Amino acid sequence: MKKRITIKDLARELDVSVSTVSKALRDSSDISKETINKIKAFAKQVNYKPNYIAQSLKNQKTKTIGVIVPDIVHHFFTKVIKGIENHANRKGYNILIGLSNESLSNEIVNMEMFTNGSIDGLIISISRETMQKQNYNHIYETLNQGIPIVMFDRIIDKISCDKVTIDDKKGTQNAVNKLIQNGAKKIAIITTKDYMSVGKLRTEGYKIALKQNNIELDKNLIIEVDDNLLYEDHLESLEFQIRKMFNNIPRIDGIFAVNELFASVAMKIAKNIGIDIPHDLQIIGFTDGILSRHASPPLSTVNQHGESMGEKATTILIDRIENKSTENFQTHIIQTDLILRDSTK
Amino acid sequence: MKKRITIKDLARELDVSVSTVSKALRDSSDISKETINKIKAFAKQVNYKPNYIAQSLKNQKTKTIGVIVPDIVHHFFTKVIKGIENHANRKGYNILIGLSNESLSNEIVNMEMFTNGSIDGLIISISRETMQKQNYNHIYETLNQGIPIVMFDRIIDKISCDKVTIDDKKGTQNAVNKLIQNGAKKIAIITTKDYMSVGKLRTEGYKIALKQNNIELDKNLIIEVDDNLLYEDHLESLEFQIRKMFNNIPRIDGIFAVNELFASVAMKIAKNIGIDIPHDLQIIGFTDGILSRHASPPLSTVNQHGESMGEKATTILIDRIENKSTENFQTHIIQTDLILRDSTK
DNA sequence: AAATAAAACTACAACGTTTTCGTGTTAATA
DNA sequence: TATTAACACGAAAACGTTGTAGTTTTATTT
Repeated sequence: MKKRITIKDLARELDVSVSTVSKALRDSSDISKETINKIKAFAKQVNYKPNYIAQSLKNQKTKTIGVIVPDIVHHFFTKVIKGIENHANRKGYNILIGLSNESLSNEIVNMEMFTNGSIDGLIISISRETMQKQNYNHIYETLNQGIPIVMFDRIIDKISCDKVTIDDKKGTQNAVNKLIQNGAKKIAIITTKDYMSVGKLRTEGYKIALKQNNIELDKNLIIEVDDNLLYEDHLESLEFQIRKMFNNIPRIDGIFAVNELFASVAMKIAKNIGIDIPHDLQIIGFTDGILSRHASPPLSTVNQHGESMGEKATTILIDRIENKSTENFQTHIIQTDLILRDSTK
Repeated sequence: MKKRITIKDLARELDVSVSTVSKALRDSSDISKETINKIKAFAKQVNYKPNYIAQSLKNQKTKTIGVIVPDIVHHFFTKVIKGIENHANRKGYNILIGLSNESLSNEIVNMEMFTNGSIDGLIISISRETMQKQNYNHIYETLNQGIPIVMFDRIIDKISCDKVTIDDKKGTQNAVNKLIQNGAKKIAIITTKDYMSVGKLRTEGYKIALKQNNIELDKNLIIEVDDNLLYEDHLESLEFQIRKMFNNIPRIDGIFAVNELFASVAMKIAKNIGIDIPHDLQIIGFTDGILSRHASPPLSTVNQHGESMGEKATTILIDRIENKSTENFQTHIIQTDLILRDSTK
């Protein structure tokens, strides 16, 4: 275990000053071509690598981006993270990951760890609890410290910072329209309780689509699931509500679900009680993930383009970091598209 | 945008020296109780937060752990990462994530970024390409720099460092035994080409189980899929090989698949050609993920306990970091267990 | 050959901490 | 009362860089 070589070591060996080495390595015009070459050659030879920490301290920037998500065992978030990582890497940034596990206090802890000099900027999708309690102090605080934030997917309108989101309303509208075009008349929506911005927006999209097609809204066809009660295998309450819907309301011929889990559970129950998909019932879910692709029949879905979202968020953030501007926050909207598979006609 | 408060600011305001403040904040016995209280109170009041970067530089440790995985859009890896993050957080560590995307060069780039002073230790599952090319220089190098590494899941025996893995052989054996106990006589395995350690080990487990039960090995029942050809939706080659197997060999009554994707695709094809599951054919896959849980029928699987793996890896790594010992590397083996659902009798 | 300009290099402070080694007080002992 | 020990604090160096403001060397001009 040999210890790391520093600029000081190089300077000593080559019998020049520390400043000369530092400047040579950064191609300063102060230093002659030959000296630069000599120093660089030697540095390479002894495998010198600059210490990022020291650079960070001196330059007051870390070249790392913090990412906080509610959960990482989740197809959509991993897609976004992948997009972030790829783009950040290309730009020479590292990413620090924090998980809130849907809890406000975890989110705060992570944020505090990150904002103590460790990151240049933050990409975040806030936790469910944060949305419910509407406690955004930690966010305002880091913004005040001059750390730029890009929020994605789960967004707070009133916080002024950059945002990247998808067109939930439009995406849902398109999906519901498709069901209607395909002949569905009685379309249910399985959504979440409306403290979640995405659930709310998607429900709105559903209502708009119905209205546009002169279909009367039936409140009984709106199933609101309490996300808090769902955890991994504990889908009982979800299944119960869906079953109840099928029992109470005959001849539902279309279902739109705000995520793929809801869609696939609905499909499973439907098949179970002998409903033929897509003949008697068509289903479209939001979020294209592995579940949809491998369900039988494969589910038609609204594709969120998670990776693009991650990339876009990173682009915006890095621009903000490097240009230090603090105005004209933008909200970038990623369009969805419909992937038609066999759960629709 | 107010700038951060430093120790220097506190010292100036309270009219004491920088050293006094620093010591007071760390409860040094050098400083009187009252001064400590006074300084701490003031620090809290003005919301002083130490700069981690400066601390890192001084202390030569960063309190961050690097994690490099081949892919993050993958249930197993996210489970492990979740385990790592949770445990690391509890211990006051941050995690820096790098994705190799199964490529050696990406792995190297990530590692170099990490080892330039940014991390105290590394948890890694190496990329497919790294395994194929058997090029481990980057790993040896970081080890040489005194940065401890814990390898998980995909492991290189000859590298001496800590390792956490699951008992692939045993897990497979148990699964195949279960199939046999349930009456299966003609059991196929769908595995990967054998440069992947896990594929190889699982295939071995399969062979052992057959031998123990005096079932003769039939080479035609071993389907080796080339992982390189698989990517997201491109499952044609996989499906082709499975279909061919069903066509060529009649009355296969058991399938063990080395991952849940293979298992669920096999099940889909089997159902498609009219095979009744689990009556005529029983299937068990390795890796318990969302696909297995929500397949119809739900798949029986070998549970890898990804989160425990992440936790264990983190425990070992942090111990290594904090106790600086460089001997007695351990290989911790996580036992699997069988989750029986409806794809087995 | 002297004066000046340009080029090449160096010293030093700084980033925000921690820590070693002093130093000045006060209290306890001889 | 003089000596020493314990206590409370501060100066300064250090971690590995970068960048400003010199200083020295070399080349150019008169």
